[in-house]
Amino acid sequence: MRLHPRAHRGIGALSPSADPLPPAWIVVGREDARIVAVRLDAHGGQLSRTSIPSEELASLIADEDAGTRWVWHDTPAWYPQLLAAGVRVARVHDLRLCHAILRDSATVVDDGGLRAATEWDAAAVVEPAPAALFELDAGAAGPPDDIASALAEFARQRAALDAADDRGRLRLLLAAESAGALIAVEMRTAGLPWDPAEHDRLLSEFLGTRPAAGGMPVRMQQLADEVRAELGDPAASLDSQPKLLRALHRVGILAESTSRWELVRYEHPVIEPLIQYKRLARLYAANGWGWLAEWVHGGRFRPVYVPAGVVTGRWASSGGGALQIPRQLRPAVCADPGWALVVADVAQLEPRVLAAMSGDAALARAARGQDLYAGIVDSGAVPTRAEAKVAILGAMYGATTGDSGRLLPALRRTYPRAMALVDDAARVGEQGGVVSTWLGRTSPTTSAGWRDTQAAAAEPDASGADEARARRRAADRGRFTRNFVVQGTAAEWALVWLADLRTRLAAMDPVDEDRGAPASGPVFSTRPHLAFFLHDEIIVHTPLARADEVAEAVRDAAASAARLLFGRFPVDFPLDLRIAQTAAKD
DNA sequence: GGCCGATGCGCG
DNA sequence: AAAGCGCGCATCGGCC
Repeated sequence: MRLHPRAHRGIGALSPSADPLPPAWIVVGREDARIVAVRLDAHGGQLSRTSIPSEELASLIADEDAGTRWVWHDTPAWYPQLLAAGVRVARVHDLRLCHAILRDSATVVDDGGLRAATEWDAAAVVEPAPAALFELDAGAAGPPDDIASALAEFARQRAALDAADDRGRLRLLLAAESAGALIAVEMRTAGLPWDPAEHDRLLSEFLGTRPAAGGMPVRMQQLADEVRAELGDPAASLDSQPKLLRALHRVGILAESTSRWELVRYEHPVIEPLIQYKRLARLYAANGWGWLAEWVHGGRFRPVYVPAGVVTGRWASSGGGALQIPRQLRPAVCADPGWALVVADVAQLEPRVLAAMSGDAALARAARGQDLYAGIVDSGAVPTRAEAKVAILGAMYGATTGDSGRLLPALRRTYPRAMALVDDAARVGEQGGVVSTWLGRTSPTTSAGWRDTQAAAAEPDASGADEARARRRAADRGRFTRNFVVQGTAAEWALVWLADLRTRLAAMDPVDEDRGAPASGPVFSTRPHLAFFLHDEIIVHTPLARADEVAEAVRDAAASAARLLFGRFPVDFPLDLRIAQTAAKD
């Protein structure tokens, strides 16, 4: 694949201060059995129109300037085939994802008909699972893929953007969101390098030897026997919550649920082995040998990432529990021979984002350096690091009681601007309003049920129960909007970090074929590539020879993200970064 | 035999 | 009702 020298400009080209429009847009869509590509000028005027057979799209894109932004209806519907053909796409505008942002954004004052174009509210196209290939409804439909619909929707989106209060921020968000759509497909294609032998070894270590035929692993079986002995019931069911609860009651443990946090409060010899058993049973069921056989093939774990799958803009995943891999299994994430992993996460991303977006200089000062919580202790707001942590989490989540609630007044005195930002967001939510992130992603409006509840409580004949219920639901919504602005802005920071890094990685020199990692596919087998992303953490799989350069790029990208979002506001986003063979924390 | 809500727990 | 946000998945048990 050839890389254009201008590729390194990446999303920086869409930063508010840089040139406002990319050099060219090409909208692609289907027409009959062919693909039509329409080249637009900076004002949306049509410069040319090309009709090609489907199989020629890859070469059309490969031959085009890397600065071109491709506009298409839905990235998962187009991109996997291109990557399989060896073609990387530098920049896109994903109409489906951008539609959702613009549709909901409170900063868009005149939507130009965009909100009425409901066919664009569809879920993403998903490839059918192998087992479902022969079913009639295989795969979700997705938004319209014809060229006329794409052109019309793109025109609406440009008009909506032009009428937005803060075009620079929204434009950055749309660019980053679209880059995320590419990255999600790229990470699935390249896969997360996963060593099945190490996974098997870890399972045997934790669970005990795997029995030949069915049956429970040895260590699990021993714990189960121990628990049943303590319960005095050799046939006790440990996996059915109601049955287990009754068995516990019979030996005098009058817990109301079987969850760990409640069990630990009881003194009884059954508690320890039971909790241990539950831990192992969880690992066995969620990420045991069955998971390994189903999800790891050819040394790669390939989950489906769902960009913006969470209302706040965070990513979700579908299949394989990609975002819930237990830390215990991290050592199984293992670079190919001759390759390394660059593993990086941002320490305390959300409070740092809160400091920046609220312009709270005192909190930003506490955030200088590696440990924000230590900085808070140094400021004298609270005595210990543990208290700083629960206080900050409580502020962002809306705690009202307990240790966390008790510490909030001190936090309000020391960080009034940061606290005012989250308190305001909560108040708006309680009153039924919407809130927006730093770049303009806006929270959902109230549901009909929520409004009915509030209306019922306002009636003259409302009961005390009606009022209590309305207050509770208002408070619930307040905690949601309080957290939305912080979680959502943190997701934007991470997305910009990721997008910027992607561009830097693509600009690096590839290594020779014989040092490649073929399982990563034609585009990524000879160059560093993103392999994993989890809210505030990334893993890059890289040829050993590029590892230091990648680490540098990861840091530079974080600095870029901070600058693109918050300009010169002095807040640190320190990375915990390591170059290693495995993703295990040392 | 499939659907669905509740429960519990993994991740940030 | 884990005080305090956002998810996905496995399992169970009630239901049609």
